[in-house]
Amino acid sequence: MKRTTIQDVAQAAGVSITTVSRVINNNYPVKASTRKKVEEAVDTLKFKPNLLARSLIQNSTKTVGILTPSIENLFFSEVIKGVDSILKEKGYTTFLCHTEGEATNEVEVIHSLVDRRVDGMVVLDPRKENVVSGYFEELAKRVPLLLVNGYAQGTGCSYVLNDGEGGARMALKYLITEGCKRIVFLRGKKSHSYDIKEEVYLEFMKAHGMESRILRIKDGNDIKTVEQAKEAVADYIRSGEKPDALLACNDWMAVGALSGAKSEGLLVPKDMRIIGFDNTIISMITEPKLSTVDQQMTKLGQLAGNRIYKMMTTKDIENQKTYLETRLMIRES
Amino acid sequence: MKRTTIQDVAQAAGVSITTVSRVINNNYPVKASTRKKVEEAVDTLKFKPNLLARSLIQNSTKTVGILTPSIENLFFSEVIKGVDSILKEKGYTTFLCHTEGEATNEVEVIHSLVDRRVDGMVVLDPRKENVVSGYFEELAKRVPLLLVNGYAQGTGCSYVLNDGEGGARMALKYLITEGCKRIVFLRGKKSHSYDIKEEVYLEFMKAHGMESRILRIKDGNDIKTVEQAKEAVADYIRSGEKPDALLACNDWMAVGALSGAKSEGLLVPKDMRIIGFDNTIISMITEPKLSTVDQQMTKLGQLAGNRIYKMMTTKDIENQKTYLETRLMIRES
DNA sequence: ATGAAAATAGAAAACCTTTTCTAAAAGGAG
DNA sequence: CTCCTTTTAGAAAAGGTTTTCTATTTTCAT
Repeated sequence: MKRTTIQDVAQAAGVSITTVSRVINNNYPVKASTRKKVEEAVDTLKFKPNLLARSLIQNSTKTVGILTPSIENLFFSEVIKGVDSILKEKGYTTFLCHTEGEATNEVEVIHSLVDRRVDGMVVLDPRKENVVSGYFEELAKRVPLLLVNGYAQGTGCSYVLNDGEGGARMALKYLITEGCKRIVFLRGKKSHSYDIKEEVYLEFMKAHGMESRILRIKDGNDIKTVEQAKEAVADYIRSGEKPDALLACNDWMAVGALSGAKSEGLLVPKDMRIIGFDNTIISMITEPKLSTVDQQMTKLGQLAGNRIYKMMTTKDIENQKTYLETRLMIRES
Repeated sequence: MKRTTIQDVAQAAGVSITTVSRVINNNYPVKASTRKKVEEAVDTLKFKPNLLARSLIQNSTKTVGILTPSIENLFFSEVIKGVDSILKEKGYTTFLCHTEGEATNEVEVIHSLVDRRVDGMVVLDPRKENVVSGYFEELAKRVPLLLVNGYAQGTGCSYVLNDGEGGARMALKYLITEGCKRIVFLRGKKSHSYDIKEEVYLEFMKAHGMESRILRIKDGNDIKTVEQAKEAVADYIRSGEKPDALLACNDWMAVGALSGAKSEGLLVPKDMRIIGFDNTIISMITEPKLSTVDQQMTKLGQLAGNRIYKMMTTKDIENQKTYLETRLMIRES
């Protein structure tokens, strides 16, 4: 059971394969009568050109690889949809690959994509190891590569980034104007975005003459995060502390914090205010609904899509760094 | 800036390209000394074979396409991770594509994958239109294709399915033994799985001489679902009804139902019990935690991965249908 | 040392397209 | 009707591998 090739079509239409190719790609004048013959043959034989062969000779696959540490994270899925919508519009097919957050998986997947000759790659939340080792910087010389968030900032690569710094500052400023005095910061272990926010937090608290207190939990983006955040916050309150506000590095943590505060008898937002980060759906299904910093994931994705497109089409690999502003969403917490 | 080819390696090592190919693929005896020369050349030139060329001649890309209606649905992401882990283990690369739940996108994406000569495809929750039109059945004759859940049952294709029927029956039986008398069924508009569960529900209620009541909301897998479910349930209670139990078709709906019951002053589980479907993380972050029917998504995915692998390797396209049992998870609702 | 068998290497075909270059046909002006 | 220009079509090369088939070298028994 062999597939039908351009050869078969040429034979059926009684023309050369060159002519068939021209009809298919519509890139060269062909007499109307012959064009018709060819089109009929294509139809009856249901011919679909082999994109492998085409890509081989054109040296372009019209595909883009998108890497994400996790597909079950609502933050990433929004970004991905943004990238995807732009690239689809431009005639590219995207392939989504997930790395489970492992640096080794990341390079493995990238190799696989490079071997398959994708025209470009977008890496969400690149792993620190691969940034500091210079891996990305080296890679970016050979293939259009765009980093999004994460440790992107450290490299010589092009990247698109949320302004987490501004977001954190906004949230803290808001809490102050609401009269909060004892603001706790809740973060995961290792992520560039956490580091940045912590920096802002420390600086801010110092500037306002307030004592800073950081709670640190293991990384993750699921129920474990929620549980650990709950535990950490409950422990903290149980130890006799009386926080009146908490800034969490993402919405999952904020959910856990909410739960922990409740379990210790604190009312949110009356006794304690909570602000999360990301503005994922999660922040809308709790009670009270969570206030959070909107990171405009869709827009971030679209930005990334347009940027990688430009990099692929105009062989302009010039590093370009773009920031996307964040917005504070005040809900009920 | 040309890429290095097998030709370059052959030249550098002073051997033929045939020999280089043999060293790379390790599929033919090569003298130890020549092998070493070649390996050195490969290393210094950082040669990576062009998989397009290889695939073209071997007529196999070692890739599998996975289609999903949505990447932001925790149900699907679990299944996908299951498929992925199995196929990666077998040496395949998977490409994830999402269709936004549109039947037209589904065929478009499939065409793109077929043109790129994937070795197989796994379609999660196939669209009804493409099932009834016979599209999948036709497609399955030309390429290994496995359907998962959704309207799979209607086709002559191979599929893997959750036993939603059994799950619904289990949940209802449990509610009865708990003494519930007025059980409401909450579903979305169009999904085969909803239809099946409804059937079980109606039959079950009739068999127990109880009155059945179905609440129907718009489809979706996000905050909208939650809001609409909340609205629907609140309206229902406000209309004077006094349900003492509710079975929801997924966890999102259950979350909404919980919220709706609360807003009308009903206590869960004291006044009203709620059971959801899927056992996604969502069911664990509400208060009280949601009881739900575990659909074993990871296992379902692994099953699918193994199945498509077998279809690809042993050209056995024989239709095979597999069901995966569900389990009732009793938590706090 | 000889011959046959086994081990190793290479030349060329094949995979399916696109593209370049050349050739043939058609059209138009004198 | 001839010659030149324009339009249309085809032959062959190219893209980077794998694989088949043939040729050479090595090994070993005699």
